[in-house]
Amino acid sequence: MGAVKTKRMPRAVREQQMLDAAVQIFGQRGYMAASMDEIAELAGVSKPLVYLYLNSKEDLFTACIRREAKALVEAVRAGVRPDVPADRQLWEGLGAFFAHTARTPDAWAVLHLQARTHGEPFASEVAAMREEIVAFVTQLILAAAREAHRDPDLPEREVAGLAEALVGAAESLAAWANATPGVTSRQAAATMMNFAWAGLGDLMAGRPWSPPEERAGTQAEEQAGAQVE
Amino acid sequence: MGAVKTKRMPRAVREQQMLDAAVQIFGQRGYMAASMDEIAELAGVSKPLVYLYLNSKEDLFTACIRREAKALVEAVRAGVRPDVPADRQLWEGLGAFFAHTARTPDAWAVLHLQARTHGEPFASEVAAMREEIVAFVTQLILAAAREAHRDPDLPEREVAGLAEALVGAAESLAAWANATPGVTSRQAAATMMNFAWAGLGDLMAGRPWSPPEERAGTQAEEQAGAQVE
Amino acid sequence: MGAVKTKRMPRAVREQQMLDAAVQIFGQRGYMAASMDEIAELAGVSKPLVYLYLNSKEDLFTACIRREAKALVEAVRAGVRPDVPADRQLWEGLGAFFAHTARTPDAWAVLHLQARTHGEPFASEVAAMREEIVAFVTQLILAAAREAHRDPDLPEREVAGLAEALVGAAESLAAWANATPGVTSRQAAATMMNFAWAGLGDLMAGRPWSPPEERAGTQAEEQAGAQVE
Amino acid sequence: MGAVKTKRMPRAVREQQMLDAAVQIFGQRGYMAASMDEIAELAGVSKPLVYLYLNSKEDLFTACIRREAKALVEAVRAGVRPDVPADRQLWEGLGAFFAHTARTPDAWAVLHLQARTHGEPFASEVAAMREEIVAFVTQLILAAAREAHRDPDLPEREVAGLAEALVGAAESLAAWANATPGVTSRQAAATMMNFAWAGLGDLMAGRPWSPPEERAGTQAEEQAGAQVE
DNA sequence: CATGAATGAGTTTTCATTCAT
DNA sequence: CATGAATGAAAACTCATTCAT
Repeated sequence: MGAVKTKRMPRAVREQQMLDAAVQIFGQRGYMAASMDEIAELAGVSKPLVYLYLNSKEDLFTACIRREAKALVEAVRAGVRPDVPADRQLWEGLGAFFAHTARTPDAWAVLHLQARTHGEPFASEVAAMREEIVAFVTQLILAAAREAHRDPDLPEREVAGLAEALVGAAESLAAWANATPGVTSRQAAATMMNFAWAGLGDLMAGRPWSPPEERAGTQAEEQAGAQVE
Repeated sequence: MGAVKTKRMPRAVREQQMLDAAVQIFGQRGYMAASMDEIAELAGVSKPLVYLYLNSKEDLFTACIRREAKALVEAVRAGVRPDVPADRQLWEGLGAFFAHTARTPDAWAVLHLQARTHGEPFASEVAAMREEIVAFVTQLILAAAREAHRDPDLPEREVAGLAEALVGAAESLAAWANATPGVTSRQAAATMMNFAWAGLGDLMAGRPWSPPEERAGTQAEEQAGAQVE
Repeated sequence: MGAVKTKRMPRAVREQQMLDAAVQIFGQRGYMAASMDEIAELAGVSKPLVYLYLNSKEDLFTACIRREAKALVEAVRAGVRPDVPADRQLWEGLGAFFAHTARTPDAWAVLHLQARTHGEPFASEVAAMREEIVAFVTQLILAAAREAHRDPDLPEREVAGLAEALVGAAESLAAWANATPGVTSRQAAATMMNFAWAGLGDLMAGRPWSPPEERAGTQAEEQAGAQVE
Repeated sequence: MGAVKTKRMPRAVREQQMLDAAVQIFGQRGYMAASMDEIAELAGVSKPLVYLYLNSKEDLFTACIRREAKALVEAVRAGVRPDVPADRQLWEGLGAFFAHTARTPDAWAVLHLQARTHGEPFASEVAAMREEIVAFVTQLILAAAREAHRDPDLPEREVAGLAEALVGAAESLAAWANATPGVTSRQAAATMMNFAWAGLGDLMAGRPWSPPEERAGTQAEEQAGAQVE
């Protein structure tokens, strides 16, 4: 693939091409195994230009992480309507999350695998994004408690742990869904809701979580959440 | 740090020292960033001896993965009594899992981060162990359904997804518990049970999962599971 | 010593410098004992540049063999006029051969000693050149038989053996001539002609082979062939 | 192969086993590629014992060269009756030479290829043997001249060159004969005599050298020398 | 801007060689 | 004598990074 070798493009565009290439290479080869040569070639530019714009391999990797972290957070944000009930927000957010990671697997590999595997400048970069998402989920849980007219007597740390677990489960399912052919992002989201919202106990008792009704046109997948009943 | 430089030890002992050092370095630096020099130095031996016993960096890494995977599975197995109800088995298994990963964080980093990030000889090595655990959890879910007198009309893939999510959540929580000072492995296990067994919905409705009573002598941590109420 | 450290030269020039250095080191130290470090230093460049241009030690050695084999064959070809009698062609070819090997002793060591001693990629490389020369000599022998109005009732294998012996003798004499001070390539060629053409028997009977008369100006060496009478 | 691991043998015997193994490995792998480990294993002894008896790789290689050089010279000597005419002595010597090199190809590889390819301690070791043989041939040539009632007005250097060429041709033919299936050592010797004694000129004129009559029992190969007629 | 030329520093790996038992 | 344990030194090869044009 690689961008067509066009001359004289504005810096911003060139930078995006480089980041595209870098994300692809980093995601597939891993940070250390990726070579600047390969990235420059895939981006269709000379190596010194990569250094001129992005300074170093570390900086380039960091730039990849930042761009993709931002894109992921925005994708999730854009998928959630803030004025619906908490469980519905969670459902929507999970759907957006699984859809985005399925759409950009290299970027997801960079964020989920590479960034966390290569120590400090990078780990905290992605940790920041993760905390943002965990905070969002934490708010959802507290909102849900409020909606249930329950005093949030859940200790803060407990809620943090729950959010952490939920996010971790989602991350894990994303990898599983990408690797298992035939699993759609909606199905993955439904599994997550059953698991996280209803809980195994309710599931055993025949009380799965049901997805809200959707507008026509998506019936095909509508079964996903109902599968369990 | 590192083993005291004692001369002339039997091969089996030296090999364990080398694996100890390798797990530590691999866990902290990552597979590619780890240098054989550093590992040898930490093990208190010369590099040629490492190669004489472990053959190559790949083989050394594989040996680390195998040893630690075996240790982890055995730790979980040893913590679970097979004749108790399913939820209790899960509770015990999670406790053993969190305790083991907290005790050997470098080994956990090797298994959870490094081995999965560096391609094929290694990924499948750890995938085998993970599948073993996922299968164990899958059995627990089916056993729980049976205990609840429910026909396991859960589709197979759905159960697999649930088990995958549960394991993923636990993995994620292990990292969080290790990174958050003051969180014990019992607390982490309790959070997991609330999350996975009761579900957020029940939790909101004031129906958390309660840990079984324990014999005296462990009261100190007894609060962990009760915290939520 | 080595090339003066001039910066920024075109690739083709640098490659020749590297091959020059490599031939010298390979010829003197041998393939295995030669180190890429030493070759790079003698060539006046850094090791990575050698790898960038020549890929590997094997490829570098092969490139040396090819270049020098081609040069040797061309030198012999250029020295032989195809329209003169067979013995004269042989005489001219031997002269050119000894002159070339005397002029480039390291290259000759590479071809004659190193390439044949280090197994397969290399041995067949130089064997190809040698077969070319053996075939040339074989044609000369058959031409000589024709000129002598003799049916070439020599069995093919016998002729092959004779050509092989002749080439072997010449190769051996090249080393001897290089090592014995004061032996010119003309003298070596004359010895070869006496030995191979006349044969020891004729020599004993006072019938040496006589070199053809040459134009004035080379009388100094004219004695070479006459020496025997 | 490798000697059976028997305990407590006299030093002289053990040394021969080591030399046997070393000749085989050096001959097949080459000096540098041969590892002391492999040699020790093939000899059926521990590595330190090799060092105790033979001191170093260099010394071991030198010992191999000396032993095999001596064996070759003795084989040739033993094959030659000193009271027969010069050409017959040459014929017998060549036969013994080709027979010995065919019988011990690894030893011949050590002497002809390896020893000459690896620089100074070794090259001169084998050069000494070679000079002995060249001197022997030189004497034969002078004797032949005497027998032909010719004053040996051959200049000394010329005779040396002839002997050198003859030995070189024989060495070359030895490799060729070993590599060409179906060529016996007698045939190789006959080719050498035609080439060296009669000369290509006589050969062309239909005057090959004829081997002396042999006693019954070897007629099978008798044709070798006659082939040319 | 763009690029071909060039390298310092480091990697894995191997091997001849030696003790301590 | 015999051997398992151990290593110093060096080799091939790679890569992020920088000038000069």
